[in-house]
Amino acid sequence: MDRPGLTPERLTRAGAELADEVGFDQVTVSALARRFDVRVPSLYSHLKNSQDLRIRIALFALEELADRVADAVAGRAGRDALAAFADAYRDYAREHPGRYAAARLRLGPETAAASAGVRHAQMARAILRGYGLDEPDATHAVRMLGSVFHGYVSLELAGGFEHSAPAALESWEWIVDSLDAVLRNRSAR
Amino acid sequence: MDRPGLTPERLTRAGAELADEVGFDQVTVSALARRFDVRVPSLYSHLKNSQDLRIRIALFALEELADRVADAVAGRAGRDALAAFADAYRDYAREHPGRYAAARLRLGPETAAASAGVRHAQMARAILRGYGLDEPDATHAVRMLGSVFHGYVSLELAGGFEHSAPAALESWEWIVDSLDAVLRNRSAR
DNA sequence: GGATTTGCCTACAGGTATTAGGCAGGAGCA
DNA sequence: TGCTCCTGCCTAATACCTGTAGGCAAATCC
Repeated sequence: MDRPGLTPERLTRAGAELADEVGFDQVTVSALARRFDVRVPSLYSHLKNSQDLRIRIALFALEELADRVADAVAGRAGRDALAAFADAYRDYAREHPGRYAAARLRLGPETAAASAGVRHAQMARAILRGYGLDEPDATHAVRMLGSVFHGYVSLELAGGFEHSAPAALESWEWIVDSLDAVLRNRSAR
Repeated sequence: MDRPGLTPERLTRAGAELADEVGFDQVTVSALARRFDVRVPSLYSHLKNSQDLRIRIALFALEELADRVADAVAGRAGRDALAAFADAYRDYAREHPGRYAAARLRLGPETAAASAGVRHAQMARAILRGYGLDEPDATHAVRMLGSVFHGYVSLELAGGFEHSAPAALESWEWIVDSLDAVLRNRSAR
């Protein structure tokens, strides 16, 4: 009777993998128990409930994505940094669709404030420093970048660009170019 | 023993209302049965299953939103039409968050092709005609508009802009301005 | 080596999805 | 008016997911 050695961390990580395989909304305590070959109630010693599991996966994904973005933009500035930021975002979503969906989970205010979500916002602001925007333009720009990246990635993951030319990648680059142009233009005022 | 007179249409409409009240993912066959004060299995004469219900609500929302957008952009062109399009989109999502979420449901290729989704794409292209973009720029631009609008609305509904200045509306206008500027710039080439 | 704690288990209660089959009341016809 | 059929909602039953309560055995502590 070997104990599988369940911990919240292992469950979270396995939940993230499960999310990528079957979709974040299919991540269930039952499925996770099956994956560890234990009975369902055993997980409730390590997880408060199923929402707790989802939140843990979300926080994990936010951290992981923030790390990737930080890595990608390190040492870059201006258009270069913008493109790196954008690509890190899109690549993560394509590689880990379930975790990406998890990262979009609506968190409570206190949870969100303690999450890696704040790093995301900081990095977006850091990139915008290269464009020399003053407030409130900088905030507007952060929101615009968040909207475009999230919106594009959502639509692409949902298959919105699948059956039409040109390829999704070309539009992505066109859009990043456009954003760069807008930001340079805004800063020139 | 009055019969409530269930029909797919009435169920769909009630489902849409339910979605706005409790969220699209909380729309359940059981909740709908409670709303009509009938037993759950009674609905299965009118609905194939719970996914069928969701799809019907999605198609309904797509139609309704397309009607609104068409109304909003009628007789407008250029920046004016762009802003009307954008506002129609955002207003609908704020007014009917559940239906908006429903409209984002991933549909199968044949269902999508028969849905009002195609009208949405046509209207976006119509607006872009005012900017005189050639292919493939027009397609890139359609995708960009879709990304920004959907992304912004998602973030706003998720409460992303709630606890920070400036107000969401100001960013929205700033972003629409920016899009207009990009499109004018692209067409000038 | 005995007591305690830890970690997974069984048992159970409640909710949702879905299928099969029953029954009653309204519609059509004589 | 009375008979039949059909429509529309019902009960019954299965399966799966969430969550709680309490048990038991292995690991740990003294």
